[in-house]
Amino acid sequence: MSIFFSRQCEYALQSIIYLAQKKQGEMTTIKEISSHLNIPFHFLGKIFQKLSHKGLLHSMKGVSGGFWLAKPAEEIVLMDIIIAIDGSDIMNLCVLGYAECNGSSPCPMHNEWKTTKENFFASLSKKNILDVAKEIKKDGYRAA
Amino acid sequence: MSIFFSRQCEYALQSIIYLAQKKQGEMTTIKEISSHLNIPFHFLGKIFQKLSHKGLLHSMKGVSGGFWLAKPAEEIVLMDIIIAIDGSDIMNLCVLGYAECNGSSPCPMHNEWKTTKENFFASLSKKNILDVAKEIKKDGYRAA
DNA sequence: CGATAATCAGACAAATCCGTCTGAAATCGG
DNA sequence: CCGATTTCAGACGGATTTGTCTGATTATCG
Repeated sequence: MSIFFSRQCEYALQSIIYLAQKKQGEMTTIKEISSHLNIPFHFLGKIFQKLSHKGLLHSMKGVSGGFWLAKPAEEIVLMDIIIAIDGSDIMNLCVLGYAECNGSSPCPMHNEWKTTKENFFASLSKKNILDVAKEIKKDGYRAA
Repeated sequence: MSIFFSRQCEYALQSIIYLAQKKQGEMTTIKEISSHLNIPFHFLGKIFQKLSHKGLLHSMKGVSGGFWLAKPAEEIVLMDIIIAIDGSDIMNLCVLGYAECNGSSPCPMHNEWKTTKENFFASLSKKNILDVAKEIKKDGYRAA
């Protein structure tokens, strides 16, 4: 597991990156994704429900149903997925766990952590999943 | 809760920083720390046991017993505490959760994440708790 | 020695997160 | 229409982490 994100969030990221490797609008089933990425079937179902409710995915029931990206892949950035699943609180938590830590009353690690995390979140907000999918395909990295 | 560290680890960090504000070798009870920092009494007991076993704290039983730092505060860095409680695995986990991500087979966020975490862990390894304690005292930040 | 107050340690309870199971609803092909 | 396959949704089980309780052990002080 990552340090940073919940397991749900990791699964969501990997799955949406998987979808981004498909042709735009192509439908894919949970079954295919869960078996390719080794994600528990029903757990992924719940995650995709949440992503649908948040407007990142569309779905269709039935024998030839499945999920597809609600927007062109180049318009979805990694940060969108993270916020949809884990929420945006993760950007404002004190790294030492002090409840009263904030900009006006910073803990001793506040400023180091602030620049560190802002840089990282910025890069997550710049990375769209089309580019990510291309990198993965190019490197043969866990390719579909 | 922090993104990064377990609750145990946060409590350990806060408590040891608290101890570092005392005179060197001064003994302090769990009771005092747990009430000042709002940490569950017995939970802190277990955390301090672990820190004792790892050699960061010394302890004495009995009516005037308590805990004190095993080394001068300037020789203990935040990273020591983190590794004692959460272990050193946290430095090598893929941020997107890919099992096969590593230096020779990097995921699309691998390099960004690498610099992010290395910078941050480096600053945690530089910060000794005497300096941290001084900053806290100076700013009146959750002072004892 | 006896009362008190502290750590030590193991069992246990609660909460959270992860994962499973079951059935309903919808869609398609025959 | 019927059967197959898929999403949808809620209940449930399990694992891990967090937190509680109880009693044993040890040291101090009168």
